[in-house]
Parts: sequence; C-alpha cells; structure tokens
Amino acid sequence: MKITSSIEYATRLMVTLAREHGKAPYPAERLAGAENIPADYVSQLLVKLRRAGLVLSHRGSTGGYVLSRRPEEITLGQVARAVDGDVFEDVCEKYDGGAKDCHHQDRCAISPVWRRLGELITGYFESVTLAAILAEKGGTCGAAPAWLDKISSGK
Amino acid sequence: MKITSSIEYATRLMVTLAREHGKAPYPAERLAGAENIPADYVSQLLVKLRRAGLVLSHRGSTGGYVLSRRPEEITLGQVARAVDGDVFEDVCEKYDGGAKDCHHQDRCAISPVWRRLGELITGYFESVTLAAILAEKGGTCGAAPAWLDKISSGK
DNA sequence: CCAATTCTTGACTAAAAGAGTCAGGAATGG
DNA sequence: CCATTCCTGACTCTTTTAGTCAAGAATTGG
Repeated sequence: MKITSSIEYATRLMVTLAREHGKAPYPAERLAGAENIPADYVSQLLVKLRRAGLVLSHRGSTGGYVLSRRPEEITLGQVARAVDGDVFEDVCEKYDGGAKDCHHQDRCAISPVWRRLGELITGYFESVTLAAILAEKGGTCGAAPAWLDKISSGK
Repeated sequence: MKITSSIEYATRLMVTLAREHGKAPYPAERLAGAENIPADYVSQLLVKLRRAGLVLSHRGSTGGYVLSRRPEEITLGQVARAVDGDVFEDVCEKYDGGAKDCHHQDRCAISPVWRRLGELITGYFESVTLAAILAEKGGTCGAAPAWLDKISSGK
C-alpha cells in the first residue's frame, strides 16, 4: 500500500500551480524542471488533470497550464482520481477463487473491515485541499474532522 | 492503493484459525480448501505468519497450525506486516529525481500529508483484532476510537 | 503568413511488483 | 518405517508502474 509516482507527481504539480494561481499560464516543461520530473511524464499527467477538469490548457508561445478553479476547491482525492482512478480499490469478489458467493459475505465479516478502510482513506483524500497544503506549516491540513464521525459510527 | 492478495488471504486464514482457537492443529491443505486458496500459496503465507510469531506449527500426521495467542491479541496490522512488510510505504525520498534535498521538506508541505495518511492507515490496521472480526455483525470492529485523536491533533 | 512555442494523442518499452508454482528435504506420530 | 505434514528456496507468469518517443495540431509574436 503506497502512494504511486503519478499521485505524488500530480500533487506536486497541482501545488505548484496553486501557488501560481491567478498569474500567467505555466508551461509543462518549466513545471517539469521546477519539480524535477521527466518532462514527457509531466505532459501525460497534465493531460489527465485537464480531462478531469482540474486544469485548463492554453497553446501557443504564451501557453501553459492554470488551475480551473481556486485551490480551496480542489481536493487531493480529485487529483489522485484524475491520474490513477479510484484511490482505494475494493478487494471483494477479487480473490474468491471462483467461488459462487463472496467468501466474505456470510462466512466471516472481513468485507466491512476493508470497506471502512476504503472510506477512511477516501475521506482523508477528500478532506485535503490544495489550499490546505499551501497553508501547511503547523497548520491543520489533513487534520481529519467531521467525516470521521460517519466512519466511527460504522455507517 | 489496494489490499494485496497476500493480506486478504492471510487475514482469511487467521480468521479461520481464530475460529478454531483452542482446538487441534489445522493442516495447511485443509485451510487452503476451506478458503479456496491455492495450497502452495497458503503454505508460503503460513510460513511468514509463523516467522512473525503469529502462529505455531506442528509437524507429523496430526500436525497443522494454531494461533500463538488469543484472537484478542492479534491485530490486522500484525498479520499484514507479517506477509507484506509495512502496511504503508512512505514516499519521501523516492521520487525526488536525485535532488539533494527532499522536494517536500521546504518547498511545500506535502510530506506531512502522506505521513498522516500513513498514520491513519496504520492506526486502523492496529485497531482491528481477529476477535473483533469474528464478533462482527453489527459489531464495532474497526470503529476507530482513541488513536484518532492523535492524528486529528496533527501530532 | 511564418516560425517558434506549446499542447495532444497514442503507441511503445523497460523494470518492478504481485501472484502463484514446483521440487526436494526434514520432522513427527502411529 | 512410512504416511503425513511442515520447510526452504528458487522459479515463472502476469499485471502494473514508470517512463519514453514520435508525429501532429493550435497559438501567438514578429
């Protein structure tokens, strides 16, 4: 269980763009240089971020990328999903060895354990915004508040 | 981000052994049959679980495996770590492209975000015991209590 | 209008991790 | 002594991750 390079890189790119929010478009190549990431890989990630509606692109000599909305309105979950699909992939019906009924369902109670883990992780990703990351420094970014209740109550 | 087959299988094996706790040793082959998992793979997992001190093995015709301690005293975290190493692998110093100083440290505040995520996940895994899984059924297994405070406070 | 700049698309490859297999040996109980 | 069961470690196959490459399509400054 780990953070993929795509998610790590995409987050760095988005944080950099967030810092430039309101200014001129930021070219992919410069972005790659600033963050020390292979240029072609960066392009690829930015395309996904654009298709997900998180950034806007402009071509031509003054072109580049800008955030599509304010840093407060973009979460880590959105970024991660854009480049990597769902943050947490459920396991049920995957390792059942071809059994008709999911081994979890009635034989034991493992599936809710994974489900809750998924909710915990997804909730965390959604709770962190780009703005919060920028504000970090003894800050409360990712400090995990309200949404935890839902999980604690087992719902 | 997903649960590996090793963790899923090992958990199922341990839950089954937990259900048999106090009874005669449970042979690997029978365990494999009961859980619909490739027999050789099961053996391999059980060896890791034994090396981690979670189960005891007995050879010979009446041999098999038993839990090394009560289901209340074995957590998902211990099981997962036994078969897969650390549950959450940190990302810092991994995708820095050879930069001298970690890109996270002073340029932005991403690393604490991953660190907290790691703590969240690890904490969850530690909070779930085999006994709790067995008791599941509208139960409170994984309901996430005390250890959350530590994370919420950002410490 | 031209040339430099920048994004776009999609296929391609290499390396690592995940999942599972296999063979031969070493204890143990009956 | 022999059937049963665990032990060890190497080996293979598949999928995912990470990264590369090449050719094309907009824009804009000059």
